Amino acid sequence: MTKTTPSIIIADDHPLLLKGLSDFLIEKGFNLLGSGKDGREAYNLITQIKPDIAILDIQMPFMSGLEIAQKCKGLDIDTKIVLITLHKEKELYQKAQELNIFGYILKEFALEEIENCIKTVTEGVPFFSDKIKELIGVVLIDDSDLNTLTPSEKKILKLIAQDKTNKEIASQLFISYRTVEKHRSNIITKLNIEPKTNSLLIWAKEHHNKLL
Amino acid sequence: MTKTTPSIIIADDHPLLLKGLSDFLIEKGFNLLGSGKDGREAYNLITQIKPDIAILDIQMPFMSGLEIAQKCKGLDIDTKIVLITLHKEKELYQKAQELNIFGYILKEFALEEIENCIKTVTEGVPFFSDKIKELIGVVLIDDSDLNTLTPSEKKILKLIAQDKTNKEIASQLFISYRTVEKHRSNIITKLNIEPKTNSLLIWAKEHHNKLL
DNA sequence: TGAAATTTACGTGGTAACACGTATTTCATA
DNA sequence: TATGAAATACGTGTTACCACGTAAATTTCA
Repeated sequence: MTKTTPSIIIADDHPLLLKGLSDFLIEKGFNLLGSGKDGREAYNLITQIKPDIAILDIQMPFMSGLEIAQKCKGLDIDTKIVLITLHKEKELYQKAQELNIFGYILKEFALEEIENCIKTVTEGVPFFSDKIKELIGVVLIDDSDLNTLTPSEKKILKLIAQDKTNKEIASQLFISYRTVEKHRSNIITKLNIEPKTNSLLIWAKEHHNKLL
Repeated sequence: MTKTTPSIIIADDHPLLLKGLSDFLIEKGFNLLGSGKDGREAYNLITQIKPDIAILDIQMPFMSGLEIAQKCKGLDIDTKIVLITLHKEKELYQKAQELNIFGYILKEFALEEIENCIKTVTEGVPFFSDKIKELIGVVLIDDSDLNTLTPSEKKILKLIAQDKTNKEIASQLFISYRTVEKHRSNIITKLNIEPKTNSLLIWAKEHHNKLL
């Protein structure tokens, strides 16, 4: 069932990277059928060629790797999608799981891992870089504090991250601004934030991505 | 004086990119003498081989492309340094000018321009991507407010973005915290920031990249 | 239903940030 | 050397944020 040389297409908007990846795959004897320089080209290649594997950059003009994965999910295409990215974002990892994406590799480690990834994915087994898993692990521990927060506290923390003042939050949630202050105080205690005036705002800004 | 095939070394911490660039230069018949995967390797290559041109990524482990340029400026090496980067930052452009850097290319356009750049630089003429110049122009308009700030005001703005309080800034700069408050107030006026309590901190955080 | 957690709210007091004004010193430069 | 810009510093008052405590209403769930 599994071919020894799976058909592959690739796409990346950085020509240098595209060339590097392309050359590498050809040297390694993979069956590279095409390459695109943006999301639209990538999508067309996938629908026309229907390759076994599509290796896509996440950030591309016209269509992101994630959007392509989303569109393909609706169609009856069983191309396995592998994403390459510069960014080590936890959110992307989670989204990737939902969109039946088969792999997720950091560009920094691509050369070492891409070959391994393709082999694994060809056998139908998802591949996620260990380096990414490490990062996820680290982040998860970091989130333990966050999960001690109650729903209301989280809601308020989000609003703080959106530059709202206590009074604005209060009127938005139809509660007293004193209540908001109390929540704030509790949040600070739970998160072990240093007791400086704007430390909570700073914290919220820095961890803004985890609050979505 | 100018060789027809200038000696070149390259360095980038992304193996895929390094491969792409390396393959490209070899295919085009350039005299590629070596490549490194971080700042330290790049620096050693430059001091040992003393190539005509060094093409360096800006962000690398151990030493950035800019730091390498800085070090080389002190030595009697006339290697011409060309930086490649993902980021379109105006400040880098300005710094590049100071450090007698000969070229500055965006990775997105590298393939189209790298050849042209090498030829130009070989003749001793600096090369900066037109695309970058366009961006600089755009950014400049955006920075007009920022440039109305005095040096001291900029310095303080940077420290604000680093979560410093007025008192911390004061003791760090050996001035009264009242002076810092005054600067703060002036900055807010100049930048037309809305008069809310933490608006300056928020502004500084959001424009943090332009303050480097 | 009853205990525990959560949400709601206030009192009191302290610090930081900001507005607006005034005033001195420093420094480049015309 | 004179003029203006910049940096320095203070006075005074307001608002926002934070700590710490108390306490009632509400929700959750065993």
